[in-house]
Amino acid sequence: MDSPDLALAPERGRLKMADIARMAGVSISTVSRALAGNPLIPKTLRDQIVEIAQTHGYVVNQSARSLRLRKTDTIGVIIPLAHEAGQMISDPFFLEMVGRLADEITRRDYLVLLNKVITNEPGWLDRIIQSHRADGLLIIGQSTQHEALNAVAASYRPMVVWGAPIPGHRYCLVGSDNREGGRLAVSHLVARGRRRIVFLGEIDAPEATQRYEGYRKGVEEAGIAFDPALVIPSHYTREDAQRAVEGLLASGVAFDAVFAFSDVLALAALTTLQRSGKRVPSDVAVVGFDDILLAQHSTPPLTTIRQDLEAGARIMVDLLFRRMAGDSSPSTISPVNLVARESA
Amino acid sequence: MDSPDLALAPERGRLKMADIARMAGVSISTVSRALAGNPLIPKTLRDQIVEIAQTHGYVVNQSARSLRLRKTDTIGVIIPLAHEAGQMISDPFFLEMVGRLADEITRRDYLVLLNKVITNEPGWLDRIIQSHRADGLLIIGQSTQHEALNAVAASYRPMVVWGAPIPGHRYCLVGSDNREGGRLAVSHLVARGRRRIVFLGEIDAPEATQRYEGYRKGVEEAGIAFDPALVIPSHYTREDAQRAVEGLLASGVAFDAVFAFSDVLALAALTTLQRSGKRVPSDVAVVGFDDILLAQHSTPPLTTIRQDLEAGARIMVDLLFRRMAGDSSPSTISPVNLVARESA
DNA sequence: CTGAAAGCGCTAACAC
DNA sequence: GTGTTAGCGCTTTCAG
Repeated sequence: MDSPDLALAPERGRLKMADIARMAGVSISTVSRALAGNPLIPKTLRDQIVEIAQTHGYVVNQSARSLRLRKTDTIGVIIPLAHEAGQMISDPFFLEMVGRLADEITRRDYLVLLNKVITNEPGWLDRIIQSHRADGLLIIGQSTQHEALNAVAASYRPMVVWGAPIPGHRYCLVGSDNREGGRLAVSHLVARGRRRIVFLGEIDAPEATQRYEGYRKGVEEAGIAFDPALVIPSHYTREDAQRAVEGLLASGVAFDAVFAFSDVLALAALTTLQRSGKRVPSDVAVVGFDDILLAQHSTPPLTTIRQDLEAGARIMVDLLFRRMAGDSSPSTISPVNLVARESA
Repeated sequence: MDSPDLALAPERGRLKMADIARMAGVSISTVSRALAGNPLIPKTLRDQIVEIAQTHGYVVNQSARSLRLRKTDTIGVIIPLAHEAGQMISDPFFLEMVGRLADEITRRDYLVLLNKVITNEPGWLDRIIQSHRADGLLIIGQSTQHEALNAVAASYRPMVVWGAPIPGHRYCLVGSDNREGGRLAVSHLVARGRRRIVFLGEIDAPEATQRYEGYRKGVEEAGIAFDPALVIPSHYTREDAQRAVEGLLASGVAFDAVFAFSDVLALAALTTLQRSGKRVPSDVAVVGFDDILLAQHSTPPLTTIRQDLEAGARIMVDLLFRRMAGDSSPSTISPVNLVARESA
């Protein structure tokens, strides 16, 4: 069973370091060091061992390595969903964000562990952290989980959250200036002569709240009386926004513009309005938020508040790696800008 | 150091099973069994132990568990890129596919390990397999890696590839009927009176080749003489397609329709044509492939060959889990259909 | 420079 | 029912 010499690989696929050691006629430690490029091992021997490993298709078992080293070379990307488990599929925003993050992470030779989480179950974050599957965590959107994040932030450092700053947040936060975005949108609409501006969206998550606050501020700055009838709640899906806009139209409330929480909602509003005979922008102007890829392709193209996701993703990953290295890192809010297209 | 009673958790975050065992006054194995829901342990004790673990935020260390169990509860989703590492960001097709797969996988309580791979380096697939980070592999697109996949398929079972069937493929393959898709597109264009139909795209990956073959077949069926000047190579990016179409326009070759390898390329062609004064579809009709979300939002909306990605993803994950369970599983080619919108 | 040995945290025979 | 024990495959002191 233990033929000492150059035994052939056993059944392909379950090689371990000991096998390579035997083939090379050295000890396991030497193989480990050689494969790690440790200069203690003379270059010739090192190359020899690497060569043997390669020709036999041997690769270090990562579970064992992770257990020993307490590190996984993996970053967890977490998408917290409050209820609707189906959102991810349909939500281009998440997808674009994930793509960007994945690129940044793989550029650093880390892997991406994608994790769609239902936040209803308390302890979800602890469970992820304690499972030790990832060396760091990127949370896309606070959702309603500010408290949970804060609770964990004190003792768990390598975590960066995409979202909006809430007073007293103790976790590292990266995001856009949502409030200013909301204000910008309204001010643009006002400059176009609109007075009856709808806010379309949920007001639960911090990002939403702040966009709404910006909306309120913009309305106020314009000297327009705030009308609560113009605040139309809608979940984050296309379908819900459509329902909401249909309800609005049916209600008979007069309006000449819509500022939506996101492009997804804005695009849903756009088509719903058009389908019921309204012209955009002449009857109703529409402004979105995010500037997803779709925004420039709608008819008419969507005027929107642009978040630079590429930069955002880069910053998130940057800060995360700094935290993983033990540094502290500042929360960062990036400016947004209005992209004027034809819908408003 | 070893206070036997209910010692408080040590520094939060590095609890192990032994700690819980001590707190519960039982042995490690009992904790392990209790946490696994093993009915050998009486329900009362089991609940007690689970309770203790929960209040202390203890969760089983997955590296250790994986090492012992030789399973990771993780599926690797691999995006092979031949050269252009930037493709992923911009490519809505990958993103939609990843989203769909992630939903299917998380529904089964597995995690998703995202892996963008540069296929130039030989041995990339072995390296992924041997690292034992995932219990199964989903490869999105064969790219030019048919040989590599075949080489591995004999000894590594839990792998499903999205792509197009190549004679002699020994790996489990899921995909669409690319050839019929190409034929359908051309036949639609011919029915609309087009005779000078461009094929826009690369012809390296099997999917591309087969769409091209369908194109050739459609042209032939229509009794149109094949004109090689109408085959316009383009990489998989928007930018490259734009360049290619500009080149085509500059060349003076006459054409009245474009069938593009993908919607991304078709949309790039659309805007490039419009920008240079051509009207779509009256001057040039355009047909794409995939039916990504963007397709229905362009101006005019894009006529395209629809692949049902949701179904495709479900099938892939289904087959993969069957293979992981030791069953064999058949390759599956799904039908495509033409979605007639306004661009052709 | 190289090897022996300890142990990362867990699960599952195998005793009792 | 429960505990003892032997690894899973690796890295890294610590000796030589």
